[in-house]
Amino acid sequence: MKPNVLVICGPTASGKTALAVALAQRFDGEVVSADSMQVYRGMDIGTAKPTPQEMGGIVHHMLDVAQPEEAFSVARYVSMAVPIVDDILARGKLPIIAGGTGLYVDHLIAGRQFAPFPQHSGLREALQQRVRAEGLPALRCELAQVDPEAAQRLHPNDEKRIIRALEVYHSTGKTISQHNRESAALPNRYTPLTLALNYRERPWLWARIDQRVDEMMARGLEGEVRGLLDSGVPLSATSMQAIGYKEMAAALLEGRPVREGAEEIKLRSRQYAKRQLTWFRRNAQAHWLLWEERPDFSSALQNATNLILASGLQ
RNA sequence: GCCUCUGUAGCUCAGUUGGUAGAGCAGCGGACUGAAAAUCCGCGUGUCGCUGGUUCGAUUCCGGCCGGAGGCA
Repeated sequence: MKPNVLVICGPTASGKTALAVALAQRFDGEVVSADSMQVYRGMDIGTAKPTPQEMGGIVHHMLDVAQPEEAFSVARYVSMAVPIVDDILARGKLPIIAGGTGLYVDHLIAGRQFAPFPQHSGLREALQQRVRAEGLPALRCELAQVDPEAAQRLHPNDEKRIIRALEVYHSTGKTISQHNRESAALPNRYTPLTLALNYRERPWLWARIDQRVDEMMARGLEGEVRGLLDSGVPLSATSMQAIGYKEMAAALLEGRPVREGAEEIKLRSRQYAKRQLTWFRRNAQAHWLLWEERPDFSSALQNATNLILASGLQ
């Protein structure tokens, strides 16, 4: 089956933005970002959101679609991105889904449905309260009664997923296991050609990450974080869990040197990149483009172009 | 120059009354269905500074050497 969307994924600082733009220029495409933190307005430097120059005249979607104090989620991402991708296809252009949030990419491509989320019901808060009062094992025991499959699958310490599983059961009467099974059986929305970027040696990626964090500092990350804190964005907001923001906010609030914050950002970014690689590696269909220590952009662009032409995507 | 302390994993350190060693962090691997830049799980990766001696056996005890810290001169 011929692909109809291009996916460009890879760990942070692996060069997704530049490749996506170059390919969009060559193949008349539009970029649909798949990044859980670039969705927030006013978070530009620390999320490495593409600048107007970097966009090179290419239309970018799914950037700046939420306020930093808002809750965002995969489900919301998919509900917004699907109509955009469909519209790009309808106009005869190439959708280029580019980003490092593997969960977002996968759910945009797959046709899966999400179990309902009980808005403003206080259910999740109540479950969290019970974890504090009764302990997680008690809730896991309860889950084992109604959804033994999920209780078996989830690690006893996996609080978030145990809570989510109970939340789905209590609000819908259907287990999350059952829901996931039905959802996984749905056909994919799109057929992707997936390009995954990485450096051939891990230390080369680290060097690139370090360099980029230094650039963020030079461009005023401290001021950006200060601005968000001053405007009242709570530390508990999802946006403030972003790497670069939580470390810098902590350094500022604790009166520690920003230099220290920057070093923490580099460390946390390396660890994040590793988790991203774990996610992308399990995609057997991905075509990996590996940079040398000194990336040769034009040759990567040529390789990507050949893959696109060979796939029948264009 | 002398005296004392010190040298163990990438880092900070523990330990072995002599039987080739273990924590935290880092690192590596994995998971992931409405927080995902989140969250969770698994794995110790080592010429115990070097070199002689004692011993069945030395990272451990003794000597010498080398490196580091402090003190006295």
